[in-house]
Parts: sequence; C-alpha cells; structure tokens
Amino acid sequence: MRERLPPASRVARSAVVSLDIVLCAPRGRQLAVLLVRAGAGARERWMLPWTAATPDAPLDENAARTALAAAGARVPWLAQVGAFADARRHPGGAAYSVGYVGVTPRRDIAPPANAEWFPLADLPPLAPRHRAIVDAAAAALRERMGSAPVAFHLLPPVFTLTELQEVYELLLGRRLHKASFRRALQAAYLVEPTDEWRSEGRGRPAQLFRFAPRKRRGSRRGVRFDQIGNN
Amino acid sequence: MRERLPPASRVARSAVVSLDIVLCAPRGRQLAVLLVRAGAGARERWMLPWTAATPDAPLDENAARTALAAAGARVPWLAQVGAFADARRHPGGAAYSVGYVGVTPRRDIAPPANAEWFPLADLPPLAPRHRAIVDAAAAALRERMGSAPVAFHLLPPVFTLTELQEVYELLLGRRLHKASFRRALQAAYLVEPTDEWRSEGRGRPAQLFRFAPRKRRGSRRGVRFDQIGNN
DNA sequence: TCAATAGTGTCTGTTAGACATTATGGA
DNA sequence: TCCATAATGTCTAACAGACACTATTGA
Repeated sequence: MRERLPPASRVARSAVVSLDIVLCAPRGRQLAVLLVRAGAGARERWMLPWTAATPDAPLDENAARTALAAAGARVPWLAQVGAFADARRHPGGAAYSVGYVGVTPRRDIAPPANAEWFPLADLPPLAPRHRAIVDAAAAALRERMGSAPVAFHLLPPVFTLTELQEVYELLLGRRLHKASFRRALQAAYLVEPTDEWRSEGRGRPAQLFRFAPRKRRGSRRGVRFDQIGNN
Repeated sequence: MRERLPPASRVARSAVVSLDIVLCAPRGRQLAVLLVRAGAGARERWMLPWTAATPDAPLDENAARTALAAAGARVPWLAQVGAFADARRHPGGAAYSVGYVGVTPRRDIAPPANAEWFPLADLPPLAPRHRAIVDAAAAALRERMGSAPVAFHLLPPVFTLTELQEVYELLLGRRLHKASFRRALQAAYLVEPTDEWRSEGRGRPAQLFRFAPRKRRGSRRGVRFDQIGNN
C-alpha cells in the first residue's frame, strides 16, 4: 500500500525541478504543516517534503506520490500553487520548484519518524524558497476554499456542524456566526444528516452529518468589489 | 525602449523550462489572445509567445521580458497561472512550462508582423500544452478579477462606466445589471469622475472616469457557499 | 439544579435586482 | 419631433448578522 521513494536527502542536488508539498491538517484552532528533518543535532534544519520531478510524468501525479511518501497516507486533496525560481535558495538546490498544497484530516496521519507537524503560524526557519512556497500555499488554500469543498477533506467522513464551522473559521481566519453559517450551509445543499449523534463532554449531543453535495440552481448574485484595491 | 530577444523559433528545442504568455485584450464583446506564427504556407501553425527561462532570474521578470518582446509594449498586468508538464507536447519541446496570463488595453498594442490577435473562444489549433495553458489562464483571469483591479488594465486611463461594465461582463462571462453595477462601484470607491464627457453616436454623452482606489472600511460579510460542490 | 453545548425562530439593516423616470444629445 | 443612451430614484426579495429562546446532556 505504501510507495517507496528515495528519501529527499538522497536526491541529487543538481535536480532541475523539484516538487514541494505544503501538507496541512487541523490542529486545534490552528492549521498544522508537515515538515521533515534535514540535518541533526545542533545543525538540525526543517524543510518541506519534496522530490525531484520525474520528467514526462504529469506534475499532479508526481506531487501525489511525493505527498504519499511524506505523509504515509493518501492525501485527499492536493492542488498546485505555482512555480518558483528567483535565486538558488532551495534546500536541494533545485533551480525551479513547483509548490503544491494539500489537506488531510489529522487523524489519518501519523507522521514518519523524521517528520513532524508544526503550527502554520509558527514554523521553524526554512530555506527562503520554502518559506515563499508556504506563504503562497496558505493564500491559495484560502482562495480556493470558496470554489472547492476543501473544508470537507480536513474532516473525517462524518462530523458535527460545529466541527465543520471550526474548519471554515480556520481556513478563513475569522469567526463566523453560527446561525448564519448553518442557514448558508442548508441553502447550499452540501451536507445531509445521519441518524447518529455524538456527545462530547457536557451539553447536548450534536448530530453527525456527511458531505453530500446536490445540484443547485445557480444563484450568483451581483458583483462584489470587496477585495479590489491593491496591486 | 523595446528589448531584443531571440525569436522563439530559434531557441534550442532542448530548453528545459519555458515561459508561455497568454496575453489578453478586449476586442468588441470578446477577449482576444495574442498568438505568433510558427511555420508558413500550408504548414502554418500558431502558438503562444514563449521563451526559454533564464536560470537564476526571477520567473516574473523572465515573463515580463517575454511579454514585452511578444507584444512590443509593456504589459500592465501579468500573473503566473502555474506549471505544466504531462507529456512532451510543447511546441519548443520544453519538458516544463510556466504559464502566465497578462492583460493590456487593445489600443496600446500593434502586434509585430508575425503575431496576431484571435478571439479567445475561437483559437486556431494549438499544441496540447498551449491549449491547456490558455484554458488555465482564462480560468485564472476570472478568478483573480475579484481580488485585483484587472479590469482597469484592459481600459485606457479614462473610460466611461459603460465601457468598464462591458469589461467586467467580458471577464465574468455574464451580463450585469447597470444600476447595481454602478452602486457597487460607488460603494467601493474605485473610480473618480473627471470633468470630461464623451459622445458616441446618438444618445446622451457619458461622463469619463479614472481609476482612483481609496482605502475602504472592510465589509467582508458572511460565507458564500455559492461555488462549492465540484471538486 | 446548574452549566454547557446544540439547534431554531425572529427581527433588522443591507443590498442585489427590477422597474421607472429624468436628462441630454443626435438624427 | 423622435430615438437612443446616460444616469438616478424607488420598491422588493433575499440574506447576513444579532439576539433570544428551547432542547438535551453531564456534573
């Protein structure tokens, strides 16, 4: 089930194009990113999981393999962030790098021995290019959240609406109104209730839902100029 | 003012990474894309303007140079679309390609002899990778339209509100309501009126406006699940 | 019983979309 | 004068956000 790939540290430093994965998972009220150890003891460094690209293979396949090898499990959602070059500041010396961002429910992932989850907001020092890829990945994640059901890939198959809301708050970086969130969710026909309930600590148990999108009559109202103004 | 670059056809076929530009301009009610001729007579082909990437130079600089050389004028807005690989289907045989999308007001651009504008919806046959880059560029343009004032780079410095609305309709691919469009525009403090008016044919002359964004109090209401549902 | 969380009903301010009306020029 | 386009005012339905309330569990 688990693919074998050469560890990143043994890939030739002359690799022309690298694939670098920013793998995210929820961790309490923060997003966590998976990093792998490069160096040990006083010279300990961290870097994004990466491999040299295999020519002639689709980039997405290459990236999926890299993510699988790094995480030890299939990554349910993976998207390209972009290409990076500027200076030679990749830990493996790659002239070009293609960044990918992925998400996974945390429970699926017990990281390999040389890997560890770090809070996105508090990463250890990274090579400049990896730092740029992480920043671009976080931005891409927030952007694409509205056009793809990314949030559901951060959750197990069944979840409470509070859990779903917490993931949205995580990705959006702001608190949401409970009643409004549920109304919008209902109007979008994205989830359906199961007949299970889960009790956590005190309080009334929460009903469990599953992701079950249905065809929708397009609404698409208006033009929002909200974010226009920079650049 | 105009940079000299080797024409794409003379770049070695072994180039590892290419930069490929999808340059867009308004053309009536459609978007036009700039293509360059590759081959002649019965063997005539068209391709996106591209060059081999210069190692160690920032990709954005590389792309700006490529666009400048292809269009013969500075391109006011240029953004990366992503990296492409799959099979060896680049016209120059590049193993990897980084796509860029740019926009320019049409009047600025008199294309060089071997280049021509084509309607985006009706392009001649392209190499598979170029076709993929064009499609991704069109999607990226629509996506980023909401977060950057792309529309204004498709217009001359002063314009009528009807012209601005037509550009938005072009980019969004749907008609907008005139009164709503103007209200949203006013609320966004993006344009300011000049004291010029322009009369075109019959009807009342239109006031000319210029792009002049001002600081805005963030509104950012609610969560829209509008586009969620496809992966 | 109290504390804590889930879930729902109602009200209000905002706004997209539609319609109507006025304004101003050319034919 | 009639027609075409610009620009604006008003009404309505939809909806985000807030508040309050009920429901259901554990302590």
